[in-house]
Amino acid sequence: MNKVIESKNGCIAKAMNILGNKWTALIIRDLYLSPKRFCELERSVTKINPRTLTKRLNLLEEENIIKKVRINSDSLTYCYELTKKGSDLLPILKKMSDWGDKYFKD
Amino acid sequence: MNKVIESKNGCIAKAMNILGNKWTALIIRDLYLSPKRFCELERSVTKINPRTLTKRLNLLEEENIIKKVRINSDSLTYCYELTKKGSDLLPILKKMSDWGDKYFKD
DNA sequence: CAGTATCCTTGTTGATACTG
DNA sequence: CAGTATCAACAAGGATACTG
Repeated sequence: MNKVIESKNGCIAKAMNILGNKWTALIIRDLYLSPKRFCELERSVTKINPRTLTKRLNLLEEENIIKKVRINSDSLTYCYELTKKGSDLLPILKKMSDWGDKYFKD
Repeated sequence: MNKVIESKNGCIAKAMNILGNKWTALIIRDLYLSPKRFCELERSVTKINPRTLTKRLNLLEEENIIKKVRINSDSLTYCYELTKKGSDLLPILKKMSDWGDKYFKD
């Protein structure tokens, strides 16, 4: 039984830098279901305000967790979708969900 | 392929309520290696200050993630160790570490 | 629609000194 | 040793109104 959790120091911190912010887990969960536009996220991530949503999307894009794609060439509307790096966060969220489900039956 | 991540809403948030605070992941990682006393945690979780460590330990104890056990009956020194609920957080940390390791080779 | 700009409130953490 | 007390600093998030 190997008790080493981090193969090297700071790996957990890297993930927490992304997931530790409010709303981020919900944004990723929702984008995993399908790519979404700004206003769709505003609706699916209830209660988030546009300033915060913008900040999250910018950070996630900088970190290459999501990418912003133009819906069609003659439009200025964009759509956000998970990258591979982003969808690789899902196992973490799944483990969180498992834990929450196990210990909070209410 | 099932796209549902949370079996019910709020499960991820429950885990994030615990792990989302600074230092918490490190405390859990260190207590997993072995139970520790306050001053040992102060040393192993470098840079944490006693006020914050106290707050973390109290929260984790309230949430039944750790328990405080008296080292011997005639002493006032205590030791903190993970409960089952606490060690069940480790798979989350492990997934975080895997992700960080995969995407931050530096 | 897709954000940006301002301002404000609150929560979180740190520094430091102190106590039983 | 195992914390507690006090104060300061800062970051994060919310409310709201506005723009191209």
